[in-house]
Amino acid sequence: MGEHRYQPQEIEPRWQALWERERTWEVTNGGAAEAGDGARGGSPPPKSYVLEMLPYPSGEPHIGHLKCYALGDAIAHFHRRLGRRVLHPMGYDAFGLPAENHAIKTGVHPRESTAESIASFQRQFRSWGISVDWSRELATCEPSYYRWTQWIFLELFRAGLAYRKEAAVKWCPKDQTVLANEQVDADGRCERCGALVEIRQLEQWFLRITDYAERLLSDLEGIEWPENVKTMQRNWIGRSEGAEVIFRCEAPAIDYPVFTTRPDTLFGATFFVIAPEHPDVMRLAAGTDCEHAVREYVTHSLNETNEERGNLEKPKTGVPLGRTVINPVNGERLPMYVADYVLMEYGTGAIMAVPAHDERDHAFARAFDLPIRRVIAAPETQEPQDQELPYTGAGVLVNSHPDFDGMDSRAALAAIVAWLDREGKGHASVNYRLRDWLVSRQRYWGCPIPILYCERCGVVPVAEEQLPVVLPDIDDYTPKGRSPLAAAEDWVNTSCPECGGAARRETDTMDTFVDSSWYFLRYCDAANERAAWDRSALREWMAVDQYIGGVEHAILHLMYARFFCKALADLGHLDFQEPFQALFTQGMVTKDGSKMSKSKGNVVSPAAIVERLGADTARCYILFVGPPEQDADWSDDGVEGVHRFLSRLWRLAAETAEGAGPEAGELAMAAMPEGEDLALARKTHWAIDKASTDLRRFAFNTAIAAVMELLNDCSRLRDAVDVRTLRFALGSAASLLFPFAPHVSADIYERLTGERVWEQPWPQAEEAMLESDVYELVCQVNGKVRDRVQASADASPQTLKDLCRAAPNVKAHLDGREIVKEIVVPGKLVNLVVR
RNA sequence: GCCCGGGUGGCGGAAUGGCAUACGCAAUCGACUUAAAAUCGAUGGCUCGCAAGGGCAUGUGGGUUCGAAUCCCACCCCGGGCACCA
Repeated sequence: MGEHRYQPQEIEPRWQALWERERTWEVTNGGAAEAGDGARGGSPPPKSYVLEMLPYPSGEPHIGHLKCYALGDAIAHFHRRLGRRVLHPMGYDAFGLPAENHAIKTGVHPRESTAESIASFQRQFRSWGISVDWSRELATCEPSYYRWTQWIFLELFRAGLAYRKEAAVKWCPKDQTVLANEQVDADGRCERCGALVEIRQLEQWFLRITDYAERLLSDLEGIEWPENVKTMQRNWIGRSEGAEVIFRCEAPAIDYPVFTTRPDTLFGATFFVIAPEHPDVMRLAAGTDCEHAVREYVTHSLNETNEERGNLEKPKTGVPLGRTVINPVNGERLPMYVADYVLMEYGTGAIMAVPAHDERDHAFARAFDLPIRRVIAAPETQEPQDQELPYTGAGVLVNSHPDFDGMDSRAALAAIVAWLDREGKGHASVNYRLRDWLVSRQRYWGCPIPILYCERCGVVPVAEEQLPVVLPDIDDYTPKGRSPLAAAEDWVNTSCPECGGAARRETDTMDTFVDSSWYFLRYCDAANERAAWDRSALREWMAVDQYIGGVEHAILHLMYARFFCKALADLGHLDFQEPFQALFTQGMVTKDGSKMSKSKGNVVSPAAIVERLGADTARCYILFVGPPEQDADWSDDGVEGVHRFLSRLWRLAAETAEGAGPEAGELAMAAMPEGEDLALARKTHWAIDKASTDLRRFAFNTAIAAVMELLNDCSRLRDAVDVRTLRFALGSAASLLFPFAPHVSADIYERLTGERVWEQPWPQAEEAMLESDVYELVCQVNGKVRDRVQASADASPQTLKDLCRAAPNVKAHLDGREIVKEIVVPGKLVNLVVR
């Protein structure tokens, strides 16, 4: 039967055309009721919103995209066949720097290169057969989308959650733009281009995410996310409990609050430090002997890069300010210093220094020969000579005050805070590491910030009916330290909606993370021209039931999207707090153990694989290669192996369908299978059970392996079983494989049954078929396997012991020795313990 | 430095207290073929043995258990996140 050859190039476009023509994967809003009226008659089917992170369209899709969407599509299909109405949309995160940098080099408008890339993504996603509801497709760079990004910005602005502030900001000299803290890597380099980041003082737009720190932290409890992602978010939010304590400077008379997590060490404070960026630094130093030295030090630190300043190896530096503050607990005068190890952005920009119990303060005290006073004694388990300083653990208070000495440091902490509170010198306080989100970008290819500056009225929001503020076309994208939009004079100059006078537009654009912080809401009501969404649409679909994406977005995107939902819920636009109920983070795809990159020349093109072997092979392979949450190394031989598997499956099914003749219809095994028929029927039910369990736990690799095992048995038994049994086994294999390899599975299923596999419910394993009446009993002596014997499923423990003892190789190992214990695990093994 | 992952055949991996190495790749042998490719069949950790069978193997060393890749303690190595956050 040589004419049966698996030809994905023929099969795949045929099924894709059918799905496209019939709009198979589209779902309507408000459609739950209709869908429920049908055969079931009862309650409407539950919804499921399955979403993969939207791609950034740059060039062509790569293997990582294939993995992400193959994974999400498997889940979407699985949910559909479990009877849920599945929303599975697609869009493009289409604003951003790469398109703009490309424009600077080539002069091609970012809109054009982006559109070209989107077209390529669209073509490839279709060629992969991803089951997307294309009626909801969007791109964030379209005015019909960013109009509502601007609307959200204005909502945040009116609520005081978007504000303008002059700040020391991270500036990338190469990309000529401000960066968010999150976009600067550990070495103080621009995440995107790798240039060393500088600090500049500029007026910028911020979103007040810090208002939501506590809720962003506590609401992590209720969502099903990987623990490592939750931990990363917790660390990023960085909640610290402690106290704010006021230190008074008498000349000039100013109160300086500091934040400390260790108010129990207050009596050990021996000096006081403020950050070089602190606005009072020069005022404090003015007129003292130190003025000149302070000015030099501050200038030097402000010019230092993050990398230099953040270097922990570097010895502590600083200079005295020539002033003192008073320690509120004991009235001592502490000398003030300015030092760059204190950060302006955290706490109050000033600290009390306790060198005996803080490593950084200790290093500074040693460098400047300042007194070090122990006020916490380590627990007595340690010998006094071992109690080196600094000691940062808990212990017993010493050298402090008669009221507190001898107390446990944790109890003393509370007592001292209570005392400070009563005296009006401090209070309990919580600090977060999280900073407000800087969203201004001095770049062209982004969403315009819908704000005007009027000489008379000041900062004025663009009137809602004038949205969108459309991004104008310009000729020169080259960054010059201000937004390229500033050159579009006709666009910049406008009139004030309040007084009618002359006004200028904001020329900065928004960080692209703003665009992607709400796209999942828009999908629910993508065609709405009157509003960003209708609340009933969100009620129908949100929250996302399963979100899928790379772990590289664990902090930024996922935190911002959560913040947007909370803020929009507070403003009355949403009814829920958390956008993503469950999250799955997929691992990278590498080649020869390292990240694919053009410079290494190890890029695997999905298009080439699809063309040569078909989308089903590519999708199956990427899921078969290993657990999807782990990194996977691409192997050209491995992908051939999966192709062989699909070929064998298709070929055997095609031959079986032909042999089975016109008899089609519902899949069923023979009523009372016996012998090899029973064995194959059992194997089929085993595979159904295994694949179903594995799909629920995202173990796609073992689910596919189970179908491979089933096919191996089909091949082995093809001539020994009834054709109905074989048809049932192969049809089930296709049904189980459909979420991973939809085209070939649909083709096989149709050949065998005449039915559309995606319209069939997910197969159910029959409990009775999962159990066998005999099994192989493992016989152990002293925990070592010595033999295996046939045992019947209902044998008593005593029978099993006897069987085991009678096994030939067990006998040999007993050899007259005394049995001291017998362990029986029915269905598995017997272990005889001998002496 | 702190916090997460991970370490199993030649390779990707399977097994979460009970038959270690499922499934796949690569390899070797055989069938078909003038030949090759494709396909089909067989073999399958290391080691001793003709064989039956034995011994040793899940990063290292201890422990718990009738029984440990799996649980506990200590350590080594690899990957990721955070890092002067008071």
